[in-house]
Amino acid sequence: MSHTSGIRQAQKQKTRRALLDAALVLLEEQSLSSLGLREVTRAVGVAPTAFYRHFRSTADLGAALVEEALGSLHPMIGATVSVPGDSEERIARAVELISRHVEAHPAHVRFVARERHGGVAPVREAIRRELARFAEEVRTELAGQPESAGWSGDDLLMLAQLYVDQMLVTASLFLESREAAEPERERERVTRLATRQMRLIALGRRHWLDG
Amino acid sequence: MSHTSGIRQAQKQKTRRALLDAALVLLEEQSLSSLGLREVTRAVGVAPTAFYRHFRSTADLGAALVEEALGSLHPMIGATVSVPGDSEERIARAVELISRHVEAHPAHVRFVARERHGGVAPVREAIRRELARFAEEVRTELAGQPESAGWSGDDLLMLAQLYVDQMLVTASLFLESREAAEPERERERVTRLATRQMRLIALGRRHWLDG
DNA sequence: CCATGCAGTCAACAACTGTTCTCCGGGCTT
DNA sequence: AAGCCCGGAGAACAGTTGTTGACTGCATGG
Repeated sequence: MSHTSGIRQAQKQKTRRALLDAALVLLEEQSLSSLGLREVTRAVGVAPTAFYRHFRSTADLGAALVEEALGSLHPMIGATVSVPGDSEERIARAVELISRHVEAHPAHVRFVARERHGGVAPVREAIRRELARFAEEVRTELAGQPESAGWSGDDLLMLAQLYVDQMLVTASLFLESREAAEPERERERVTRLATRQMRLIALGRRHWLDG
Repeated sequence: MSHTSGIRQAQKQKTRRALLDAALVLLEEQSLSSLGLREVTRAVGVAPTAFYRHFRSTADLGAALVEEALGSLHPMIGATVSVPGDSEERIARAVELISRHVEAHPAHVRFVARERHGGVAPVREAIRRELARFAEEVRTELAGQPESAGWSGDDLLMLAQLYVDQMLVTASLFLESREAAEPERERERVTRLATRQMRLIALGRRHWLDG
């Protein structure tokens, strides 16, 4: 058996973290398919060969980043949908949560947005799988709400996917706002935009069973 | 003066096209930031140095691809919004148009989806600008419809952006469906999904001014 | 018809890449 | 206390990259 808390294991995890962090920094200005193994180890200050002690390849490192990035996204999405209050303040709180998440983990959000349609197939697939899980969770959350009375499971999943995609679009806009000429001003603009879009979707949801 | 139709210019344009086409093929399995100049020329069967006669760099080639890809997307978006008929058949026709466009120009759609959040800043910016133009056009198109009576210009733009994003999300899903185990079956699933999502948005639009 | 322009070639460059093999030192197990 | 385990270092490999300068052949415009 290998102890999870030895000086040995601790150092290994420390180097691993350093590699992941360095990769996230480098991925701010390029995409995973152009990320070099040597580039990452150089940024950490470690020999190129040390990379292999932690990852098989940069695509493998990418897979680890998917787990990490969507792991941090997970509670945010859950909180966004299950926030209490009436419809209007629920939307405001949801947009606020997204905004805060982007501020807290910009590199994670950028990674997911970039590699979701990126050039590395296994990473793309991993993101797709995780987002499908998210949509599934959002569906069951929505199913528990009184507004969903009479909805079919299929339609609930349809709505859940719309929500998840809209969250990612919004998160991506918040991310771009950080590099604008006047970040706070742009952030406010995105907040207003996203709020109204979610309001419109919520409106569509309310009248879905009308006809 | 330079004639636009000489044997000379024709050959140059032919090589340029070959470079762009080769790049689009290579970009099916990687992203622009990892696309090599030599890689492209090798695929065309031309000397690496010939590349410089047409583009300053691969990022410059990317900019040309943005123009081409969104140029082909442009009429599709216009047609999607301005299609006649009642709401329900308008939606069905719009989804059909998106589906056909993806079948006709899969590489273009893939390029836009991938590089919209990709690692090459100027290309990202170019796509952002063009999509903003699209949203602007959709806005004026929407403004001409009777359903938009009483809407503010701001709200119309909000709706237009929601439509544009939703079209891209849908196009991306159609693209993925082509690589599924049963493409026609998956295409049908995406069609049903996208149709209902657009229906829900249209519903929200109809009740926007209710409260 | 001749001289110019220009798309494309060729060779060479320093720099960089992923990967292998060998080695070291110190935490870990017994 | 002895020895294994293993994260990391170092050197070397063949192959690739972007960019350069000087070249060639041919369509072009005077």
